[in-house]
Amino acid sequence: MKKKVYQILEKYIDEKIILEKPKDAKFGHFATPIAFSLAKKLRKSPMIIADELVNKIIDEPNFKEVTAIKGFVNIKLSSEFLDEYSSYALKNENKFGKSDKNKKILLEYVSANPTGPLHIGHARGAILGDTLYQIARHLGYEITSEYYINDAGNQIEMLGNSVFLVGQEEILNLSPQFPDEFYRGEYIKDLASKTAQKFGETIFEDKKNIEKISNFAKDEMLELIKLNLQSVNIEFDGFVSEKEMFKKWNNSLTKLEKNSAVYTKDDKLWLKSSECGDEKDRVVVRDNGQPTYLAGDVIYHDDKFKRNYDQYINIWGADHHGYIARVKSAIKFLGYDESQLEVILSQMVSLLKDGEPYKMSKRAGNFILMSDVVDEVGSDALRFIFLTKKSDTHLDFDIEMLKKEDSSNPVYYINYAHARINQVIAKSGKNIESLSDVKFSSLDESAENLLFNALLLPEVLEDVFNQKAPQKLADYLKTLAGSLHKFYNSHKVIGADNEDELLKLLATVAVSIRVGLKLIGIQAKYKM
RNA sequence: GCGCUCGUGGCUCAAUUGGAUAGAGCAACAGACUUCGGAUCUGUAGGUUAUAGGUUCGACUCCUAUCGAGCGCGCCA
Repeated sequence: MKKKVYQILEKYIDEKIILEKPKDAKFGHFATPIAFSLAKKLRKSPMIIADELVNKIIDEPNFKEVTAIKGFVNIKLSSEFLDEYSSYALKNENKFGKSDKNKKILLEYVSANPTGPLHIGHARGAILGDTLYQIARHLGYEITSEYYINDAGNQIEMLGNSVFLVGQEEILNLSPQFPDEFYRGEYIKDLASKTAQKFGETIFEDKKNIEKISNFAKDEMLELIKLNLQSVNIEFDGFVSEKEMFKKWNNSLTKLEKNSAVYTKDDKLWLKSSECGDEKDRVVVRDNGQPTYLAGDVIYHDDKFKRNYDQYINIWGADHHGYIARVKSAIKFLGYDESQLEVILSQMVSLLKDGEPYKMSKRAGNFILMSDVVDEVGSDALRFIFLTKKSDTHLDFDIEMLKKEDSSNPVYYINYAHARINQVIAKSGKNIESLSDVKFSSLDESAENLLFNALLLPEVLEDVFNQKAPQKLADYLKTLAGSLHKFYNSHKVIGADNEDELLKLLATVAVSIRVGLKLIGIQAKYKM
């Protein structure tokens, strides 16, 4: 819709135009502050320039009204314009907002270590990632999601050790010494008993078995993580193993050497990351010959870029922010364009329950399990609440709020709007196909505003994806639902003179709500 | 100490990325049901945008300093 307005305006104004949503709906549908930026150049007052522009555009048939107010040029679209668009939305729900993008994107997210179940912080990144994924798909991008499994390194060994010791304690009734940094929590006990089931209790008698236990425990944890993700409707296109990656280490290393990106000092291999904006150089191979965690990411990103996408997006926990410079410098040293990688940080989450800090479950060890929260409030509410906030700010929320069934719970509020519409349409006995051919001719101002807001969905989605700001979609849906409720209270639809028109309007609103919710990962309700 | 992120009504968050009178929800108070589902709606109240300067037609947004919060500053992952 915006695109079309741009095209029209290009005919009249030979300048770069910025279209905005007016502060107040009564000004019009679109506005541009173009007169302000021209003011300096033309050495005239913005008000006069705006007036002149208005005179130039005023006869455009697609615009019902063009006005200049305090230097802003405001545009109101014609009903024919809105009508055509609304019919399109009704007939092409799944393509509403889709356009040819011709862009391949690789999205990496979650990538939590397979050493335990997902906690609430992981959930935020996961939901953010999946929502961006769904939106990108809907908009027409070719996007692939990937989970990087950290299955190398000593945290896996630590997992195996933890299971081994707990097995000794719980199953063999020994009293082993637990070092401080071992994994705790109920899930380790579960793992121990599963291990005993699979390999027999004697496996805990010999330390030599730890490697076997590690591997088994890691696979089990990965399955558990997948289940956690499924509980909020997330599936990945692919999984990549760090261990597998290391087989390609020599390739990446050769590349780094060729680009003189590494040097040896104190028997260790260093990456010259400080040359690319990092605070200092980083070790990639230890003096014992073991590659570091960074090496894994060097190979992984080499591998990613070899696969030749147009854009790479990583979603990391906020505690990784110091890591960005390192990885970007590695990408540059490997000979790629590091600006193709965008890293989004997802901030910490603190949960409240009745105003008090949420009690961490014993099962979890020392963090809040994602599955506990999903069990308590459900996937829909959790997904929605995580998306109502910018990902880079801390988030506090009270779990009790999500259980309420009134306007304080946005999911109910939005679903109720959708259900209301469908009840009205059902009651009218009309079907959507016949409604989509109705022409708008007698909508009043509030009806037209509602229609316009509903048709704004594609713009919102583009915005959300470009800025990686899903809170705008959540906000949009709340506002749209609010406008609908308001409209509903002031207009009787069934039996009105323009009943069919109003039904078409409502059906259009329902499309936007339904599509918006679907992209957030929520199935809209037809009845409540 | 250094770096990154952030600071907006009592609470949780917005603000079209430098634009029009800083907006929503919750909580509070006052109203609307012989209804196309009141799981809703209408209204009132609440702000020196942490503080102090600066940049310009114009600042919550950009710059500088100060205060405060979180995170990072491993050859852990």
